Amino acid sequence: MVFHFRKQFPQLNLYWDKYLPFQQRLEVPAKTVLLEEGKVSQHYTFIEQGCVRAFFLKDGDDKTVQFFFENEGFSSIDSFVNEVPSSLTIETIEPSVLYLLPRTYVLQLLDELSHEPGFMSMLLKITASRQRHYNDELLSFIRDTPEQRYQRLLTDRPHIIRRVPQHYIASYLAVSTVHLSRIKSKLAKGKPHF
Amino acid sequence: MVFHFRKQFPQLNLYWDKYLPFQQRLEVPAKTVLLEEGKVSQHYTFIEQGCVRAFFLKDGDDKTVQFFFENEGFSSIDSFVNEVPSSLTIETIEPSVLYLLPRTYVLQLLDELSHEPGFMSMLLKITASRQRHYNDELLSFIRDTPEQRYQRLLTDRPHIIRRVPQHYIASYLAVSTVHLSRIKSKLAKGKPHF
DNA sequence: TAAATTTGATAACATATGTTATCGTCACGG
DNA sequence: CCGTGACGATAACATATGTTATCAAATTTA
Repeated sequence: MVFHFRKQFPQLNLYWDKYLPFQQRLEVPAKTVLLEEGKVSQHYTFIEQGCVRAFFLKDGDDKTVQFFFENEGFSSIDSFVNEVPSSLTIETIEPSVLYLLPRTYVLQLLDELSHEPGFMSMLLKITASRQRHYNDELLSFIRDTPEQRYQRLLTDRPHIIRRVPQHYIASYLAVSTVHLSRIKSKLAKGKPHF
Repeated sequence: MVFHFRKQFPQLNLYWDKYLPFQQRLEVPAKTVLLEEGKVSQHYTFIEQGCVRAFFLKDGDDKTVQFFFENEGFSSIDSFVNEVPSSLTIETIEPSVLYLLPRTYVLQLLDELSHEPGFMSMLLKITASRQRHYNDELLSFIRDTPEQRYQRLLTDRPHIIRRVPQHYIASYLAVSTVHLSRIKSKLAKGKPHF
């Protein structure tokens, strides 16, 4: 889902830069829907400033699956390669500055890159590591209690907790906001902070 | 995780058959450990007869992640490509007949195949679809109650329920055996079967 | 075949988590 | 400056799920 071209493959920057002119700059307020569940993603989106989440609806309330921040990009390779509709809605959390690269250019870029020696094996490694990531998320859901997942978030990715409103965190941990409050107050008791 | 060479790519059978002589036939009783958590997988394993499960330990009891049956093969591409230790234990459920193809030959086979035109894109498609599968499993865990997951298993893959002892099903659904019993008896009330 | 083990159901109680309601704080636009 | 809404804490109660114990049936093993 996340796809860090620049970070993971700086040697591809030349190619990437060639497509910069085709990117569309977009400034949007918080709670702007960037991609709706059921529609096919039409852009690769890069976040220059702000913060975004992916979620789906279950009965009335939503379940957050992933957060994205500055200098991260997103799009579903699946959706691009196979033009399948997205199962997730993507929405800004904060006012954000985005750069959109239309689908056509992404495909063109991928095509160019495929002639680059070793690109395919890199792509395989990327997909393998993404897979490992999703695998870990799944295992964490099976293995850990909500409290443990919250603690992991706290130690591994504290910036998320600092920055994202708590009800989105609850939605991400798949617990109610009330229960997340309970978890926090329980942890606070154990470790007074002064 | 699962990798259906033959099923998904019959045009590759020629290559595959070339390696048949290097396979080792293995007949094992139930509850035989085929791969231990923390060790690197040394074979691609094909199941001719029997049934196998992958699981990991959490505190005392185990969580089943996946079942495998006749004419299915398994191994972690990750583990093969990157030689990372497996996070899962793999164990037979029934007495089984297996064919093992050692790691070396698998790598050799992959190398040969990589010269086959279009193989890489096929591999990408495979990994994409595996990813979708794991994604769906994760979403199902977030979205559905244990009861709903059981019903889905019942309608989508009834052979698993028919064949696998119930405590493994409970372990797969990540509920206690007691609760699975409750679910079953509740469903039985709603729909008497005669 | 008899004993031992595995499998599954059920009851009773304990714990985890959800739901609803209430309250307080804070930010922001009139 | 005030109202309004977003955000978060907490209490009270409801429901879901786990744990332990017990029993019965089926299956394996000696």
